[in-house]
Amino acid sequence: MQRTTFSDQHCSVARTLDIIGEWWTLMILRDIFYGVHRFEALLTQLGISRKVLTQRLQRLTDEKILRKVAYQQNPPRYEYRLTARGIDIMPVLLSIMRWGDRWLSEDKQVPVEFVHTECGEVVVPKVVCGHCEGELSIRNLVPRPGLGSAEEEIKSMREASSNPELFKLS
Amino acid sequence: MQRTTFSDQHCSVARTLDIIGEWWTLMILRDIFYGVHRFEALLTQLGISRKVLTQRLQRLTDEKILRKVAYQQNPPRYEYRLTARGIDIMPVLLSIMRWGDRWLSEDKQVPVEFVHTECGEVVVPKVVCGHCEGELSIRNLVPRPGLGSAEEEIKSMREASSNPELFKLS
DNA sequence: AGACTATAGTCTCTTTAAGAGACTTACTAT
DNA sequence: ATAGTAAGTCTCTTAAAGAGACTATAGTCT
Repeated sequence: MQRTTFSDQHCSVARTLDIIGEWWTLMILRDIFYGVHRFEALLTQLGISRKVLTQRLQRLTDEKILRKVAYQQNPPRYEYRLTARGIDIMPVLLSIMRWGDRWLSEDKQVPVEFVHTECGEVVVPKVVCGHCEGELSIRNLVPRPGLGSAEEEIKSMREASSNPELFKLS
Repeated sequence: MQRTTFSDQHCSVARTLDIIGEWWTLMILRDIFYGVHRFEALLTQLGISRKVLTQRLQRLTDEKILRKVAYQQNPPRYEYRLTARGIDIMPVLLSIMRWGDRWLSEDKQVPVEFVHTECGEVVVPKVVCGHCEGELSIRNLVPRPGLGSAEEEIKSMREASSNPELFKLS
């Protein structure tokens, strides 16, 4: 694959995808959120190869998304747990799950649901504005160049936000 | 790479990642959200290879996330626009961006921000419960096997939800 | 007319990551 | 002594990504 990195683009999406956008990484995190914490268990649950699982767990540990916790000595055995950074990836997984539930469920055989203990309901995650709690959609969001923006980006954004035609549905 | 598919796992996360989890795919969608709609523009913005860009756009079009719209005849030229399915991927991108903003921004040089036109503020996306609007965190979410669940999943979930130790922070 | 430019690809060749699965290490249990 | 277990490591093969030359179709410039 000889894969390039996205990070030279100094954008939060690019830098985040550099870490969690690799093949298998979000699947591994999903299983850890579900309670699967050990190497062999992840291996059989996911059907991933040992080599790649080792690499991904190493990377996630390096990035402080997971940490290794010894659960026995003699011989030393570790399991992988989420750090605060790792726990904060849950909204990403929830929004991915939400999209799949909405657009890919021809059958209704959902293997896992999350129950929200505050209200007792099965969670249907929703992304809202942190300020006004209003719903976010492409119609009420305008991209705007920030401080670290390049000329080219500014130009295409100006085009986009002044041309509602671009966001017409099919 | 000889990549396996995740979809045999009939889970919304797996099936969604099969489509949008490929290398470059979310970066392409990000740029299209920003207003970059044409082949050559995406090519130069992203620094992707022509072959892979062609493949990804084809896949996204097949999956009805993008659609090709002719913007001129003679010679026929197309641009790529979001469908309803595609627009609904925005929450995924927003939550990815949010994670990066929170955990990876040593400098504050954000190249792009979204302004919420309802309240006029720069958006800080938040994922909440669709029922009670309450915030979702690992502490108030309990995974539960759904109808399409396998035995092994049920077991590890029961372990996880009965063991608060597993979610301790580092 | 001929040369040049623009857009959206296709094609070939090389490099590298993923997959499969055998092997390793260090202990425990029978 | 033999088998089992957990967490890897190693080797070999295969397929996907990268680089970049080439193609097709039309318009524009001189």
